[in-house]
Amino acid sequence: MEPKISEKAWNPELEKKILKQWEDEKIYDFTPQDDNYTIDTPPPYPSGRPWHIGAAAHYSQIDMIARTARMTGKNVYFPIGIDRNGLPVELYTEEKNNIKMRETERGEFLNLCREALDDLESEMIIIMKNLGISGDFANYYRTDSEEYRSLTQSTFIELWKKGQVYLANRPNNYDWVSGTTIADAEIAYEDLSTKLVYMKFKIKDTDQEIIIASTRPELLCACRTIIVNPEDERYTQYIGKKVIVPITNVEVELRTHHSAKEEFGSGAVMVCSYGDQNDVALFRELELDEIVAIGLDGRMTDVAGEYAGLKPKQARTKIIEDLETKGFLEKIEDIIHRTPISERSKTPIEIIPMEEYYLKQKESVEKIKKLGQEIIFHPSMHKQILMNWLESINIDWPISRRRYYGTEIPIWYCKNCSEPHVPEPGKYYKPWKEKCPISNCIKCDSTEFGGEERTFDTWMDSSVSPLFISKFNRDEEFFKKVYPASIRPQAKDIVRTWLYYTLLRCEQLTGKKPWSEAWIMGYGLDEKGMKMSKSKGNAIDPLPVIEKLGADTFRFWSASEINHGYDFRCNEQKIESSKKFLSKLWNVSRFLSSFPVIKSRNILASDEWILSELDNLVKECKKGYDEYNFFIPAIAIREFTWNLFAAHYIEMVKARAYGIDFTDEERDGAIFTLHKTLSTVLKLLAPITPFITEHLWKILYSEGSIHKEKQVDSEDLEEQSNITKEITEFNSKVWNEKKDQGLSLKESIKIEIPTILEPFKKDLKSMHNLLD
RNA sequence: GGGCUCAUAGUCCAGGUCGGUUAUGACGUCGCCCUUACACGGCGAAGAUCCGGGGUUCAAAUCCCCGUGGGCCCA
Repeated sequence: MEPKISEKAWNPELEKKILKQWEDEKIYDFTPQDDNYTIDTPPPYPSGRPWHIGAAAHYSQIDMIARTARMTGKNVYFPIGIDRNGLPVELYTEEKNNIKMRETERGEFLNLCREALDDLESEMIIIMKNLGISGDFANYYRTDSEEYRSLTQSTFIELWKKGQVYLANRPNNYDWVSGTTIADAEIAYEDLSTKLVYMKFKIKDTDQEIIIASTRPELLCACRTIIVNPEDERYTQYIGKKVIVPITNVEVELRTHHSAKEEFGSGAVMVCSYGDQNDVALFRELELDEIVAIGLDGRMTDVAGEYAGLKPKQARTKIIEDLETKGFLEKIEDIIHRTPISERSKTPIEIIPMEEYYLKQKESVEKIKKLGQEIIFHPSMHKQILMNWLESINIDWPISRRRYYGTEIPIWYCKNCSEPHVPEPGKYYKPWKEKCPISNCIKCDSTEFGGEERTFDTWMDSSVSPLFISKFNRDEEFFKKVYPASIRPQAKDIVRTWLYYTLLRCEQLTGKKPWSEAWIMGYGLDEKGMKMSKSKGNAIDPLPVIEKLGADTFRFWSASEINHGYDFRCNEQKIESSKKFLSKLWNVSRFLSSFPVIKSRNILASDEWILSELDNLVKECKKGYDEYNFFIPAIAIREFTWNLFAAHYIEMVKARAYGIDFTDEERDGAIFTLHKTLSTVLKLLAPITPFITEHLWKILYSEGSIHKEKQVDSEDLEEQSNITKEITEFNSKVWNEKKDQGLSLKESIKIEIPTILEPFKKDLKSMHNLLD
């Protein structure tokens, strides 16, 4: 019989055709039922080309979650969104158009950002579609849409009314490059080289002096006290004395505090507002009055005297010179200092007192811990990242940002008495350009209002994604059916931001956890295990790789190379070689396509053996799929298909399948088993490589899509794996023997078949052309 | 400084919960081979002090302790 498949290899070009069929037939459409499986898909951020290859792998795996769930009979809701708020696009736009945000008219700047996002987004959507992501692209959402932003605003208004939001003037992390406050969660630490300056401070009314080392001498003007460790005997005699700060000649007190480390510098520390977080804690604890030495423009303020107007770094250079000429300088050491930098702009942050809005979070920590305990984490070890973060929360969440491309904070202030007014929820408000919807001030009845100009931290938007996709406040019935969501898949590095903030806000707004499971993936590293970045030049662009090799090859690589939850290495050559397995699967199918699909039950020992091994495979795959760990099925399927099914079983029954020297009944047993095995393998593999399995399935087994099939269950067949080793070893022995004797594989040979393999005798004889 | 995690052939990875043959498989390398599915293939070979040290044990890649080194996170 002629094979139904004539091409010799899987052609990735076919994926385009299959994609179109899926789209035309709308096979992934979602209609809510009583029981739904909702995926809180991470909306990717289009921050510039190329898209991270690790992200492409990540989304491939999220799609495997959706397909796995569908095949277990769940009604899957798989929304797709694009995250478009925040700093990266602003920086991208500034660079692309060679402009500065603050020197550009706000409306015009927003338009330029939107254009940039549209470009980057369309490429991203193409990649996602081409990867075979089975999400709802027809209704994809944007976090900067009117609908989304109005949800962010109305959730804010709700919390405002509940008294969860307040305004406070506090030392804040300030990123002066992007001109905005940032949250603790957005700070990274980097080891930077800096100078440790040893300065001489005079003790008042004596000739004595003490040495104080600091990396921030430009903050001398903001120095309020000197601390030493209480155990440090070098300074016991000076405790309580006045010390004269060089340059400024201000007197400050020397006191003890346990946070001063004897071994750092000279052991004495100057406390300034604000050199670091420890200064902030000390000012609070010792109730010192702060001095604002650095302004919002990132330059020294008037209190710095002759250094006013300089950037801290310039002021530092100058003050070091002055210290030297005036005889206050003892010495300078070059040290490596762990410096807090802004995660987004990559520049050192300053701590500056500023008035910002805060969302209460400290009092929610215990509740969130409890919710966190109820959520199943895949893998379970990553729950610890959340718990550690919860332990370290000690201030409320600053949510206002001094940027443009974000959701506007919906507040107007009375021009007469400054009373803040929030509008009714449900609409999208732009206070920086719109008239206040409230006509009279509730306090003084004035009619003049000024709009708030600040925007929200983007996590204020992202953290309501489960509410947006479930149409919270928009469609009560829909919301009831799909909220809480079933699973939140996301990357490991944003547990303390996206995952945590979502828990916080959804708890505050609904009193419930947003999902029952969290699925956490590791980072994509380069082939040497280093973090990929555009600046290092080790980033791999996924688009050409996928175009050349096809999505299934990429997806199979992603499943077979990434052990769930652990970091993984990306290597183009490895991706390319995954194609070999698809090729194997293709050719096995091509061979089987010569035989009709039949429903015989009369099978021989070899058939029973491979079906028992197949049943083991089904069990193994179920184990992996149950925890959404695709590494397990990918490895097991490849192992079985290649090294047992193709290498041994097919060779053993080839002659029988052709009906040479066998009865029709015996032949049918082989053909039945071949098809049963392949159709099972195709189903098991369908969530991982949806294209090739669909194609082969339709040629061989059904008009309908494999993605509408239910996953196979184990039949609990009798365990026969003990015979597997005997079979494979016997086959190897014959192949080796023929090789040693210089015989071709089809030539006959006389080799004794072990007694244990007696039931397989007829198949083995025909396979190796064994003589009696 | 604290937490999480990892360390097995040139490369990647399995095994580790529950200690017990010759340590799994893939990629790569080399040799032979066109065999009515596949040369994008088949068969075979070489390649590992299982990071170091100590302990428990008849027996340790596996369990325990102490190090070292990498990655990430936090301070």
